[in-house]
Amino acid sequence: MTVRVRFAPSPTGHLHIGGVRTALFNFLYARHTGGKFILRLEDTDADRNVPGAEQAFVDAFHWLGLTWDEGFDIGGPYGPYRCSERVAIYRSHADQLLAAGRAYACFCPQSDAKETPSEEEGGEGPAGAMGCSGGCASLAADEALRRIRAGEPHAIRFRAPSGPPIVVRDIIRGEIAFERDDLRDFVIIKRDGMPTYNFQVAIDDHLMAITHVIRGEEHLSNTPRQLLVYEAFGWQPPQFAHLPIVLDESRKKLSKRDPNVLPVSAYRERGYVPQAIVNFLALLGWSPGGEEEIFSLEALCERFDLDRVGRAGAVFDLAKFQWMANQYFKALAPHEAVRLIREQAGVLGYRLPPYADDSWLERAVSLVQDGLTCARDFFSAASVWLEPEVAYDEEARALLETEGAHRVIEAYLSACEQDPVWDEAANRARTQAVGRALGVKGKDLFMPIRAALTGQLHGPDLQKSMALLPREIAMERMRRALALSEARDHQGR
RNA sequence: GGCCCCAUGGUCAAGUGGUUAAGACACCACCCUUUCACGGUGGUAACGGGGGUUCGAAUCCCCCUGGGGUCACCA
Repeated sequence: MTVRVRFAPSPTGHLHIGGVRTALFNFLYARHTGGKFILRLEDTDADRNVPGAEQAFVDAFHWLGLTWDEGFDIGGPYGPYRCSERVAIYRSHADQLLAAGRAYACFCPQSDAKETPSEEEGGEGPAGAMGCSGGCASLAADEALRRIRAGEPHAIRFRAPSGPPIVVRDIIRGEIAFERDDLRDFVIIKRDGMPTYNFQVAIDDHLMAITHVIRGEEHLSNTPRQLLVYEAFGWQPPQFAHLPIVLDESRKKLSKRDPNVLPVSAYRERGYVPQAIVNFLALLGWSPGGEEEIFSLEALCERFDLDRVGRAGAVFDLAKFQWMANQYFKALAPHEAVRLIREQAGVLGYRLPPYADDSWLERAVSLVQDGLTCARDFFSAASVWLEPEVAYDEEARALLETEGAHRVIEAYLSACEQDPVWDEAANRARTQAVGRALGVKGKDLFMPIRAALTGQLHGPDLQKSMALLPREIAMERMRRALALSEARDHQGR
């Protein structure tokens, strides 16, 4: 039997990192086993559907390099793959259950008791929030039918039979037993005619011949209800694999609004390398066992298996993520990095200076690429070459105010004025000549120049850095640096 | 609160009865570098607690503690 797995998001917002992780594990498992990966859209809550969300999923997965074999966008033999287009299917299944007496119409007013048992009252236990408290379960069939015909609003509840515990067989966690008494009668069709998740998911997974349900651990406690649905129809349930939850720094389930963890689209917008996200997420809850950590998508497909997925929740560690992002960004070929940077300039609406042609950009990136995590980082890392104005930081200012620095810059500037050649080699030679003439070397020679030109005491290789700056701008900065120290001199007297 | 899951350094994690308890991120130190970053070397740091089982427990069992998830006519 070939493996069939699915990722079934609801289009209620952007795709977040936890969802990507779940999708990725499904994808990897399908590819590893030679099975099918299916994308289904669980859009049965019309009120919460966000327009554009489904396209955003598709775009995000394409960007990440995930591919699927059947889905709401491409169709397939088990369609439709949009739950809102399958309501007739859920209805007819509910009718079967109704006819068999395994479900009943519930006319109770919609329970507003969705709140958890009030903590203040010492907790009376879960109030009547679950199950039907109005006696609908024991209504005579013809009476129920009459009220339905009369147009009375109603939901359909599953009649949870008593019996032995329900056992979830989970590939990752083993067997987990749930008492049926804890389940009660749950709604399968809402009064608006839409199915609830626990009903819909079981029917779709069965009808779509899903063999393995791989999803987040938060779904574990719902699984027995779904198993009840399988049981009622006499279906063979799929295998389950509940993934450890992705946690934030305070060990809570990752929220969609976590300030540190961006929606996937945001990573794309900032010019991250998608493979970095895939690689990082693959290692969250799964371990390849060896000591390597950098894996291509292909390598992940080959190695991934459910038997090495962990059970404990995994914290999304931002620092490690950035490290991973950097691993990929600095491995980019120069022209690739430049492409991302140009794209990023577009996103930011940033106007690159006229001298920033491709070859200039390649030289510029190569000087800072080792430290970048995404294309957006380039604009701060390279600001000294990009921005017309220098901002002298405190250290630089202090240095420039010394007499030694003043002399070096003065000499360097006049050497520039006499020689129009401006490239790395010429600058290097000029620096050395100035050093000889002044009897200055080492830090005392290089630092003033660096400070004058970049406003900082640290940065990439000075000569390369300098060569990136047009001669006129460089000379202007030296003049400004001299003015800085002169101004101080006057003040001082 | 009920039910359920989980528990190795700050974080990700290897480990499946006998190990000096890997590795990575982060952190610290040193080296490289005229600076910074990268890189290299080294270091600090863990089996939550208590009972068992066993010749021997991070590994198996029980209890406790702690953390998390879930309790909707959301998915």
